[in-house]
This record gives sequence, C-alpha cells and structure tokens, in this order.
Amino acid sequence: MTQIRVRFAPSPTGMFHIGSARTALFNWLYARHCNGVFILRIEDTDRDRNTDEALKLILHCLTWLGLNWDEGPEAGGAYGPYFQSQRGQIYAEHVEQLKAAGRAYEKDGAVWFRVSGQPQEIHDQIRGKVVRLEPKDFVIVRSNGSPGFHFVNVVDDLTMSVTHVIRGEDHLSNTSKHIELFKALDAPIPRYAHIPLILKHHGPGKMSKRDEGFLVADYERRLFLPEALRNYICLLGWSPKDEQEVMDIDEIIERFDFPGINKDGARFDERKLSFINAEYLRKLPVKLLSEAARPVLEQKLDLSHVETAYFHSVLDLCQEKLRSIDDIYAYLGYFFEEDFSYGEQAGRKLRSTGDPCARIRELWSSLAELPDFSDETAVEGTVKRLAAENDRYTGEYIHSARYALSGMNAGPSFYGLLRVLGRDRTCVRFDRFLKLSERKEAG
RNA sequence: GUCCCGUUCGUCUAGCCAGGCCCAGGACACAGGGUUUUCAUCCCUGCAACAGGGGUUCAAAUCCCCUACGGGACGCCA
Repeated sequence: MTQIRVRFAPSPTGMFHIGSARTALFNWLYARHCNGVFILRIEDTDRDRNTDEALKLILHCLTWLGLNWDEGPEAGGAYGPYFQSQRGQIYAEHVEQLKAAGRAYEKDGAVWFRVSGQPQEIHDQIRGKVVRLEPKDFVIVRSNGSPGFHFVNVVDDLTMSVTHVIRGEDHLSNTSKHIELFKALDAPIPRYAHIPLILKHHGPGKMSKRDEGFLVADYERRLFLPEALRNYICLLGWSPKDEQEVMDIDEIIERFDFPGINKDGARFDERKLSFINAEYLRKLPVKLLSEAARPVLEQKLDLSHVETAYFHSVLDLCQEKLRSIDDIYAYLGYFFEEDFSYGEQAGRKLRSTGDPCARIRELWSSLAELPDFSDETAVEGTVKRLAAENDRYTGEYIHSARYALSGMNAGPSFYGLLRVLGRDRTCVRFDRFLKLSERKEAG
C-alpha cells in the first residue's frame, strides 16, 4: 500500500488566519490518521508580495497549534527544496515537456497552456463527482519569467508524490485546470478533497482580514490555549457524528476522515471557542496552569516572594471557575497583594443590606478559637454556629468576609478561600478593611 | 454575466447515501429555576430548525424536478 502524502501550501504574503489554520489542520489530521506524511511547502512565486516575516509567522503559528510537519522548511525531506522560489529548474523542465507535447505555447512574452476543450471529471472525496469544462487557455509562465500558481502547484504535487490534495472549496473551480495539467504531463491525478470555507460570523461572505478573530496570532496574544483553538476548529466543518465535542487530539486523529466533513460553509463563533477554552483550562494540570498563569500575573504583580506551594494552592482552588488565562489577574490577583482595591458596587450593595464591619468583628472573635483554617469543615461549623447564635444568615458573615478579604463579591468557595489565605493573612486583611471603613465613616 | 458548490434551531451540528424508530437529537448562546447562602463552576427546565413549490410512495428532513436564497471561481494573485 502506498503511503499517504498530503501537503499544506501557504504563500508567505500576509497574515496567518483561521481559514489557513483549518486547511493545515485537516491535512495534518488526515496525515496522522493514515500514518502518512504531512508536507509543508512554501508557495513563494509572487516575488513582490512575499516577506520573511510572513514566513516566520506561518511556521510559528503551525508550531503553536501543534501541527508538526514531516517535510518542509527546517524539517528537510527527500522531495525538496520546499520553497517554490528554489524549484525553478524543475518548473523549466516541465514547461519543456508541455511544449514538446504541443500543450504549451508562447504569446505576449508569456507561456500559455492549451486546454483540451473536454469537460474534466473531479472525483472529490467530499462532494462526489463534479464535472467542469475549463473554458480557456491560461498562463503558466509570466512574461517576467516566473511560473504561475496553477502550474507550480501541479508540478510540485506531482514531483512531491502528493496523494491527496485537501484544500478550500475556493479551489474547486480551479481543479479542472489542475486535472488538465496532470493529464498533459502524463501524470497520475491525486485524490481531491475540497473542504467548506469559514464564513464570517455576521453578514455575508467568507471570513476576511477585516473580521474580528481572523488572525491565529490574536488568539495566542489573548492567551487562548492552542489545544482549545485546535479542538474548536476541528468542529468547524467536521463532525465525529456523535455527541462528542471536547476531545483529546489523539481521539480526533483516530476518528477524523472525509465522510465526517460537511459540504457547506461554517460560521466562526467565538463564544463556543471560549466555552471550549474554559473546558480545557479546567482540565489542565495545576502545574501547567501555574506555568501559564505566572507570566500573566507578573505583568501586574511582583511574585518573587510568593511561595510555590501557596501559588499552586491558589490556582488549584480557583481553577474550576476560571474562564480564561487572560483575565486571571482580575479573578485572583488579590491573593498576591495586600493593597488590592475594593469594588465600589459590591461594597455599596453589602452596606445597604447590613453592617459588614460588625459581622467581621464577630466572625474574627469566633475564628480565633481555631488554631488554623486548614480544616474547612471545622471552619464551616464555627461560622454556622456563630450565625445560629446571633440569629443571622450565614451569608451575612460570608459575604462581608469575602469582600473584606478579596474586594469582590465573586470567587472560589469561602471556606477554601480561608484555608488558602490562612489565619495570618485573614487577620491582616480584616484589620485593613476595618481601618479603611472607620476612616471612610470619619471622613 | 458564465460555470461550479451548497441550503436542518440565532450559531456549530446529528439524522439524508441504504424512506417509517424524527410532530427532528446534541452542543454553544439566550431565558427561567436550583445548589454551593458569593460567583464566572455545577445541576434542572425552557426557547428554537427540515428554504419554498411540485412530484414518487401506504409513508419523505431523507429519493426526483423546479424556484428562491447563500457561497465560490472566472488574473501574467495564491
């Protein structure tokens, strides 16, 4: 059985976007599913528009998404070079072959391909049989000497022994050109699979430069987990056909195949991506979460004196409720700074329904009985007993204390908060809150 | 304009090839309720779709035709 060989062939002319990522991903998935080879080929025939920066971005984004390539830039391989700008000799030979066969001719300084006039059958793995007549001759070598896209694409697929061409549906109409070229070169035709396009979330047309969320690099900057973005993109145009959505990549690889790919375009929905990102965040081992969180927090805080054990216990406590790494400071920054600010709105609401300072004084005198706060059950018992003795809701104590300790009315479980903060920090924060409140009343 | 592809809840989709199990299932989002007397977790409930019209059939989301709508391609761009 011949080995499956697929390729992703971007041109380094601009930004690396979600659509490119999805094409790369589907090629990569198919290669991994079949134990085949995933080739990265750089289509840099347009001399004026190529930039080195764009190339670096492509390599970086693919790596970030975990889409490793078996052959291509930095990886090497037996079918190189993998830059079209370095394959001039190969193209020249194939132009000669076409000319010798009477299928290419010169006109206006360019080389043109002579179409057959016969409708071509495209046996698409996703769409079935598509028939299209290529109506007119087209340029394969420009008058400036550089070979054109359709020609180099075919010659490379041929000389790199590509078995399956998986690409966007925008190329479906071009495929009749490509099949004509393969036939004229007396070469076998690869199997085609045209995947649906990603449409913009609002309004008509496919996703484009002007759309929010278009660039892969933006998701990296906004600290989305690459595994989450990858999982979400898998679900855009492909379905495992059951109710699984959040899946390990190995499971996706095992289940990915052409019959699971849809025919119509899909709209990108960042809300669902955020949901999946949060799912991944919750499943992340605490050690990895800590590594991801640290640099983000360090932009706002000095963590040099924070003990590792404390740092981990904070993240462990808060992990189940985190929605993104990006807003991690807002959610749990107060654990690491004593001069955190108190939210105005939450404070107003609290004072309107009771006397937080009085509750905190009562709570502290009860908690003073405990040697420490490590036993959440014991702390909970103490708080509930206190509430019962004073004929109050437990919530009055909890809400007041949470606000005094964090400045917020949202956060992890209260008893977990006390356990992680510990007796000493709790004492310090209660004191600070009481002093600030007295000053506020006096002034 | 010509050619090609498509059309199930607001969004992603299951079901369609092999018609009955579908007055259409799941997920996100949204709304309501509950738990943890916090909340951004979690649980429950609700809302909401077969583009339209003709056939074929005892029976159509599923097969056929037409229309409408959406997308794409028609470059010496890739």
